[in-house]
Amino acid sequence: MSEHVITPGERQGPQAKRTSSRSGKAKRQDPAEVRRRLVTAATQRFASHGFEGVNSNQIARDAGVGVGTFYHHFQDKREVHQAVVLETLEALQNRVVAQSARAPDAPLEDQVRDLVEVVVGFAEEIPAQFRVAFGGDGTAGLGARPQRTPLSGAAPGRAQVGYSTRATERRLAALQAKGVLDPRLDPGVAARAFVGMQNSVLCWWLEDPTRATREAIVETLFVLHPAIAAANSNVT
Amino acid sequence: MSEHVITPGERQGPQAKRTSSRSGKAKRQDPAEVRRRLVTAATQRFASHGFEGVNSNQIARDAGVGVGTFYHHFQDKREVHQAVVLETLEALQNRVVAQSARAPDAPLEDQVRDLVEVVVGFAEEIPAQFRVAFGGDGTAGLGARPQRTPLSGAAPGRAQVGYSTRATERRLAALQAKGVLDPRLDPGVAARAFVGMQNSVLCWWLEDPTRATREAIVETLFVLHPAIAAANSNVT
Amino acid sequence: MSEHVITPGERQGPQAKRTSSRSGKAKRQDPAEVRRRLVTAATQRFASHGFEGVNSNQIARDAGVGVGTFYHHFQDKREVHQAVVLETLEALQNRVVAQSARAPDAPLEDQVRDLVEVVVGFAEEIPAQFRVAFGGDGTAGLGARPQRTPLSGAAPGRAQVGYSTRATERRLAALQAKGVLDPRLDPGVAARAFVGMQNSVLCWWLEDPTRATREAIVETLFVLHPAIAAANSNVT
Amino acid sequence: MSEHVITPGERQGPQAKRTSSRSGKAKRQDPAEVRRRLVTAATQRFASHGFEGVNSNQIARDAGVGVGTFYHHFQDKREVHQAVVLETLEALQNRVVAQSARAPDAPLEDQVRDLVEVVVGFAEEIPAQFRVAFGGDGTAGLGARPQRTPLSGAAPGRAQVGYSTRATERRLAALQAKGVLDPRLDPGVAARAFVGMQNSVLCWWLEDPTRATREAIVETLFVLHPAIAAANSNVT
DNA sequence: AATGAATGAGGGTTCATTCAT
DNA sequence: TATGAATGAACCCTCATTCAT
Repeated sequence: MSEHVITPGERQGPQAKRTSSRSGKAKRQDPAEVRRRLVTAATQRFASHGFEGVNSNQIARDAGVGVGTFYHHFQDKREVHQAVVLETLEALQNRVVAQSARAPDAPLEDQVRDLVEVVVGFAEEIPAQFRVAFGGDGTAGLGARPQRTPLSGAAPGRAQVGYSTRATERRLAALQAKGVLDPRLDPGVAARAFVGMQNSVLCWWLEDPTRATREAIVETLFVLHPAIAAANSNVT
Repeated sequence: MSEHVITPGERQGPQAKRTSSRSGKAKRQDPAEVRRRLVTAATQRFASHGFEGVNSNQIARDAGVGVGTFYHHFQDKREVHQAVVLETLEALQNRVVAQSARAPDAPLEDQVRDLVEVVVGFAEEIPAQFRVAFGGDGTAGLGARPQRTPLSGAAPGRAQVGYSTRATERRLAALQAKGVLDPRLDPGVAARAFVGMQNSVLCWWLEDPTRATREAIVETLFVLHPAIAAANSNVT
Repeated sequence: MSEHVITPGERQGPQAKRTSSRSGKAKRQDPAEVRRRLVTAATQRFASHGFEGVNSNQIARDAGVGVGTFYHHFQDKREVHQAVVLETLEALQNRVVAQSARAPDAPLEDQVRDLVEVVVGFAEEIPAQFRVAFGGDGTAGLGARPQRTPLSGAAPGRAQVGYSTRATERRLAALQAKGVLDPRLDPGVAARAFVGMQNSVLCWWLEDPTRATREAIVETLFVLHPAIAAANSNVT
Repeated sequence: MSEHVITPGERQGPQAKRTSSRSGKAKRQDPAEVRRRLVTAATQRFASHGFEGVNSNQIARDAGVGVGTFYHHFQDKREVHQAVVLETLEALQNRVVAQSARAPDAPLEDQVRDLVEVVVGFAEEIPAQFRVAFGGDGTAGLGARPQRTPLSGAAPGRAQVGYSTRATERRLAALQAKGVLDPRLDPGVAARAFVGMQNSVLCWWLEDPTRATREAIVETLFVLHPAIAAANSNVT
């Protein structure tokens, strides 16, 4: 819907080529490796200074390459941000899917707890990425359009929350269909609520892990997960 | 909704040349009124373009005053943002307090529902302010403050969520003390979770109210409120 | 020194009124006294921040009056600067004249030494004024035109050095006529040289009086004064 | 002399639109050459308008490059000024050293005269640089740095005089050790005095060379040089 | 006379992006 | 492919000055 969502398959990047070395005067470096370094550098910067607070020259410098190289790998600043987000999202997705596959018939409570565990573990492992991808409280991007856009600037990607939300929504809808979830709950809204809560809590916690114990985080997310909080047994 | 929302009843600005060269003409209006216009203009801009997407000259123009006037009333861009946030926060606080006072002995469920109603009603009434104060604001969540600060830029205020969170935390702690809330819940984390969820859901909804019915929003926030979701009866 | 000097870096918003007394409209204050306060405040500011580094609002605030009042007493910023310079010049002139009158027939050496003593004493007494009036090395103002001039800004006054120089020049010419000064010396150039030297040395010393003893300063200025350094006896 | 001295052989600037929207075209010239042009342009501007009277965009335009290019070569306005000063100082230093080496055993009087000749010749050759490096520069002498600094402004460099002074001081101290200079003179103060006098006189003269003959300048500086004026023979 | 809110041209500086090498 | 000098629109903010009160 939103004009900020970039059509997938935007620009396939230069990673197809794998020329290991030679090719003349350039620094014989694996292009994929260069790209990695750029993404990593960008992640750190974005995590600590925000999208607007970072400039492409810095990212390039951190990655040890020239600005031009940056623009060889990404069309613009937005694209690196998107790359960080996408990679993070994909990684999390894989974990979730893997986890789901592990014990498909476990009791609902266990499934939910495991899911929360997976997400919390993921956030702990790569906090910078997590914050970049799910930053703020998940509400971000409401209607904001970063300053330079009218001219040439690029806005960060935000489709991310959309994904998590849709997956959660599907799960909740399925539970409702099975009759184990309060039928008065709107799965779309509940999904949004849970994802927002999760991102909000995790980013806040990652910002300063002494704010709460890991257990408190997990417990809270578990208890407040719609599938638990609005389990049908509650009703009646 | 149009691109640039201008406070209704605005005059079209002072661009008509007054004398030959320089400035310095006083419009001789109530200074407080001028400040109000600035805050209003800023609110609209921030809501639709995010903190970074707005520039002080625009705000001033929208408010029908010169840039200098803007800086006569606020030290920098951050300060107007803060003003919006603070005012909104205070207004919401007042409503919540008023509501709490209305039926201090009502059953917990009613109290929670009323609280949710108050907040949702508030968000509906002044959506722009709400989104500025509680939204990610475009910069948000990308991790941190824009780095410009050392030079001249100014970052938006964020203490806001802090308040709501602390108030909620206190309420939850009280419930726990009374034994009506799952003792395993960390009030601090739970409060953070609820506030994050609330803001997330409301900002998402305000962005496009057709996304869900008002009832679905209220119901969800009610059901997932820690005091309801983790009511001690649940625990057995 | 003055009680009106306010710690720099202040800014208390548009509404902060400081008048201790009650309403009324004008602070019944001796106009001359107000002017004095303005000049004093300006002197301090100029001395510590330079002409361009000071703004009229600050001066007014330091003096405890409104900006408008500042512009009632001076046509523009340049004028206060000029006032400081002029007053200082006049004061010094008076001292010099008084001293000269004291012992009109003293030996040349004594006269020169006394003159130097008077100037050094003057500089010590009101270092801020001295530096404003004779600032830099006396070379200042070469051809520079402070930035805003083309529009409305005002440049600081510089006639000062001119005066001292002309007086010195006249004295040297007289000595030459009497045959006690090396006839090859151009009185104009020599005067310029001495005044430049004097201002340069004194301002440098005032900046940090531990740089040299008072005696060293006096001795140096004495020895290098054209009337001494190029006394005709030297020439044979 | 015209108002804006432009380096001869300049092209009239890059204001012709190149493509539709944004910038980024490389002129592909020798970077060192670009830097030179910037320094030259800055020198002219500083000499005729003073540090505060010049803005970076002007310098860039005069140099035939974009503003960004200016900031690509210098961190801020202050830095170009410093560059001018430093280059000038170094050039003068080289000349002085070369001259000193030429006739190390010449009589003191000849050495001093030659030194003065070198400096005067230098000033005549590149008056603009000389005035920027040794002149009051318009800001100078009003007491101190412009206060803007904390925000974004930049103040001109001034260490320059320091160098000349120290070198002179060393020379005077050596003469004193040899017993050919009045032992009552403080070499530090005397050096400061001479340098101040020299700069003052030369900048005044360069401002309008009809003010005095070259010979008068040289003669005056010679006669008033501490090594001459306070030669020990004087004392008896 | 005194006030201070208002003004807006202007200033210094940034940064996403391009392109010649 | 890699590079980094170059670009200039745009940004935030300052300040000398005016004038209605």
